[in-house]
Amino acid sequence: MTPAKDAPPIATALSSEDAPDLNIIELLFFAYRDFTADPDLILEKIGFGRAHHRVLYFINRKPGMTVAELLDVLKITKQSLARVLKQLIDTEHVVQVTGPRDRRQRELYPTLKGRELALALARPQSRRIAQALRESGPENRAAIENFLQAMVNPAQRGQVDSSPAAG
Amino acid sequence: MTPAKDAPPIATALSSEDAPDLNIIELLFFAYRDFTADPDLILEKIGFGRAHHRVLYFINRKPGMTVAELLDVLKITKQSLARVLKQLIDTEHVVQVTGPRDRRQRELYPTLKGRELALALARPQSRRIAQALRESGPENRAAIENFLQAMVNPAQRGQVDSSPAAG
DNA sequence: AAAAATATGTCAGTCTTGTTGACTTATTTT
DNA sequence: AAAATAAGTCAACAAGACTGACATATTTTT
Repeated sequence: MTPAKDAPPIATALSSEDAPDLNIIELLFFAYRDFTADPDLILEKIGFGRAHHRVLYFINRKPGMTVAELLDVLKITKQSLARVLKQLIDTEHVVQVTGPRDRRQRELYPTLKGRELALALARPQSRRIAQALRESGPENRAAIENFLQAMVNPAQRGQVDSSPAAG
Repeated sequence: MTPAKDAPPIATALSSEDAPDLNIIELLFFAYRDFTADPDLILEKIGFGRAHHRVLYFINRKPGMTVAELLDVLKITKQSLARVLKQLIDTEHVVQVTGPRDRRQRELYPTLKGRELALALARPQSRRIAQALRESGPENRAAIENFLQAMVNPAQRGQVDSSPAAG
């Protein structure tokens, strides 16, 4: 019996002719990687991770969110959220307030400390975006926003705040 | 001694007035989440994760890459790569070829199976991008590519294939 | 009033994907 | 012959996701 041959290697590069918009696929990967690397540096120093960032971000964006609303936006499980939320509460970045109408609910609010951290994390991202808009032509802002908006699943577009800057 | 008061909650929402381009920060988060969710569904069925996707993608994009080059692009450690690469080789999605000039090197190539998986993973992403371009105006393609390119750290821009589609 | 549903919290265990440090082997360069 | 390089491997660890099960307080339904 002859030994099975290995499958032969393919030497031709995958290109946009094989899959349309391959360059945009690739750009999204690199752009997002570098975009998240900035706040990661700050988070690392205080023992937090990207998960803390996301939770803190949305609590700042919509103060008074309940736990259930937050789970829906983040699309993670209660147990995954619990750990990071507990840490954010223990470190006094976030406080819980019993729901005024429904006392089962816990409304989540940032403290001043939590607000300041959220701003510090947003700063390098804002800078990167502003710089990229300058380089690529500020007149394209609306086009870029529309494109990104259209990349989001229609069902979730309502969750995104798409008001124009300083509206 | 009076008990320490909890830090008071902040009820005002963080907005683009506090940090410029907050809506773009948010759009990037949602857009990238949904963009990666499509291939994740396919990967899950065959027991692979996002890490396999990235490795397979770059090996298809630049067949003949060495392990060192791949590590440089992905910015992960050799040990992190080893596990997923081994699985891709064991499942015959990728083959290694001893470097022709330097026999210490291992050139990485996709097999037909690996090429087909890479294409299957790219397909829903291509579809989403094409749809988003249609919705937001195909004339803005160049502007969007330029913006994403400008979001990448200058040092890494050379790694990105930015040739226009089907160039 | 009792039962069911809901919102949240928690315990215990698992998986993927990343990490570090140390070491081996083969090969090339000095 | 010695040093440097490319790759592979072992062991241990951590973050951040997961599942399933269950507890508690509260509200809604019957």
